[in-house]
Amino acid sequence: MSTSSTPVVTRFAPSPTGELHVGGARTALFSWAYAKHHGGQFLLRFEDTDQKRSSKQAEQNILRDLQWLGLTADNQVPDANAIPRQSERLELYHAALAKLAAAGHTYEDNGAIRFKMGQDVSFTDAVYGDVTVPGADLEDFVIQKADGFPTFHLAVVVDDAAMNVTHVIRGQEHLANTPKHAALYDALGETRPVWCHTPSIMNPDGSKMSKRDKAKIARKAAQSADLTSADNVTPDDFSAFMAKDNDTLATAQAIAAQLNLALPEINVADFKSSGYTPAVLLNYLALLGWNPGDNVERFDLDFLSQHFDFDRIGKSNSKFDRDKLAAFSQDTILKLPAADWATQLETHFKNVPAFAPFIDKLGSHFFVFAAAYQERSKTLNDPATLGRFFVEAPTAYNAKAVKKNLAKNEGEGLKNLSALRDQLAATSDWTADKLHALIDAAWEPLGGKNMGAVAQPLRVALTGAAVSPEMGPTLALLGQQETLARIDACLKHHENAANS
RNA sequence: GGCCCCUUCGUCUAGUCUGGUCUAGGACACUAGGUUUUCAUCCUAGUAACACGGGUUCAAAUCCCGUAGGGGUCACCA
Repeated sequence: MSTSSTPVVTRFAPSPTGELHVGGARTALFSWAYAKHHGGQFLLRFEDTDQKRSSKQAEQNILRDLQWLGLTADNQVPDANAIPRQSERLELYHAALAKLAAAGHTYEDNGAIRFKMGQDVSFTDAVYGDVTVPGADLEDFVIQKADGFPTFHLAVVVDDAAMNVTHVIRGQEHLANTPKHAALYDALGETRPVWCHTPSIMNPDGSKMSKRDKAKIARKAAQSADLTSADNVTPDDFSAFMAKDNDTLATAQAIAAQLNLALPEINVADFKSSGYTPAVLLNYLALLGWNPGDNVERFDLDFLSQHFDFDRIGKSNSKFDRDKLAAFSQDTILKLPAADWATQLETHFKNVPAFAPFIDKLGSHFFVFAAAYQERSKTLNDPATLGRFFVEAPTAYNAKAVKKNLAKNEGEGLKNLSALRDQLAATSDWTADKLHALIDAAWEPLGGKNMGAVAQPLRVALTGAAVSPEMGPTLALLGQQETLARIDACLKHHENAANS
C-alpha cells in the first residue's frame, strides 16, 4: 500500500439489535487490524435506524464484547458516549436528502423517498476485484422510510462520508448493495471509499452461521421432543416461537435448558462463557479467511497490526471448526506460565456463579488445582467438568473402572486399596510430594506390577472413575479426612455389593 | 427463478496474478507406534485434495471455454 496523504479510517458499524456474533467480531478485527497496520483510525458507530429492533442494551453488550476482545475504537476513548448513533444524526441525512432532491435524484413513493438508479455502476472491491453492474439490474431504492428515518443505504453513505471513512470493510452480503452506495457517493459529490468485502463464516454443515441458529436448533429439538411448553416462557411466547414468528433467544435457551440441550456457540459472549480467551478467539477468527502466507498460524493482535492487509483475504466462505479452535486454546493454555494460568483460571471461576464451590472448597490451594489441570484443559471451563470430584464425592462408580481396577483377580484392587488406606491414615505429612512417595513405595510390597496397582484403585475410590491428575496433588487437594472417607465409602460399597 | 460471487486433503489453508522448482506444503481432525501410575501432555510415522469435461501449450492446480455444486442478493432489515 502506498502511503497516501489521507489517513486511513476504518469503522465497525453494527446495528444494536442483538449480541455481537463471531462474523461481526471478525469484521471488527479486520477493520481494526487494517487501520492499525496503516497507522490510521478505527471507529465505531451504531446503526440504529431500525427503531423497532434496536436497543440500548444491545449497544452495551456489543461494547462489552468488543472490550473483552481488546478491539478498542479510537472514538470511544475517553468516553463511549462519543460513539455516533444514527438515530441522533437525522439532520445529517435530511440535509443529504435535500441535496439529492434538489439535484433531481429522488422522488416520493407512498410516503417514502426513492433514489433514481439507471446508470451502469462500476467499482473495485479490494477482495473481489472489479465489479460492474448494468443499470438495467439496478432498481430505484428507498433512502428514506415513511417514518422519516433514513434507510441503511443513505445512512451508511452519509455517515461514512461525514466520518471520513476511507476503507469500508464488511461482510460479503453487502457486495450487492455496493452499487447503490457508489451511486449515492457520486450523487452526493463525495469521494468513494475503498470497499473490502469479506467471505462468510459457515456452519460445519455449510449453512451460514447466524444468530438464528440457536432458535432453529431449539425449535427443532422441541418439535421432536413434542414439547408443548417451557419453564418461564408464557404459552403465547412459546407458540409464537414454535410458529417461527420470532427467534427470541430467551425462549430458545429455556427450551434448551428443559431438554438439557447444548446450543451452539455463535456469539462472542458464548465463547467467553465456554471458557475461551479473547486472544485465542481472535487468533482463530483471523485465520478464517486470512493468513499471513508463510505457514504461521499462531499470532496475536500485535502481529496482525504489523502484517494484516487486504491482499491475503480469501474469496471463498469458510466453515467454523470448533476442534481447531479448541486445539488453539489448549495449546495456548499449555504454554502459559503456570502463575498466569492459575490467575486466569481463578478469575474465570470467580466470575461464573456455578463454579463458586471450587473457590470455596479449594481456597488457598487453588493454585495446585490449576496446575493439576493445565495440561488437561482445552478451555477455562474444563477444570470444572474434569475436576468436579474435587467438590463433590462420587455418587456412583464407573462399572468398567471397577471391574478393571477393583474387582479383577478376586478383588486385588480392593485389597490394595484397603492396605493403602491404612498407610494414608497413618501418615502425618499430607503434602503432594510425600503422598506421591508414599504411593510409589506401596505398590511393590503389595505385589503390583507398577504404581497403577495402587493408584488406579485409589482413583476409582476418589473420583468414581479411572481418570484424575497425578495422585500426589489430587490427595493433597482433597485432604486427609475427605480422602479416607471416600476410600471407606468405596470399600463399604463394594463389600456390600459382593455380599448381596 | 434473474443477476453476482466462489470451488486445492474431512476442515482451515499455502501454491494461481508472473505456467515448469508441486511425485501439491502446513495446521486441525483421524489412524498406528513410543514415553507415562490413569487421563492428558510429549515424540515418531501414516491416511488424505487440485469439483468435472473440453481446449491452449513442449509443459496447467496455475491460462481460456463449458458443466456441476455451493454461497450471496433481489425489503419502507441492516
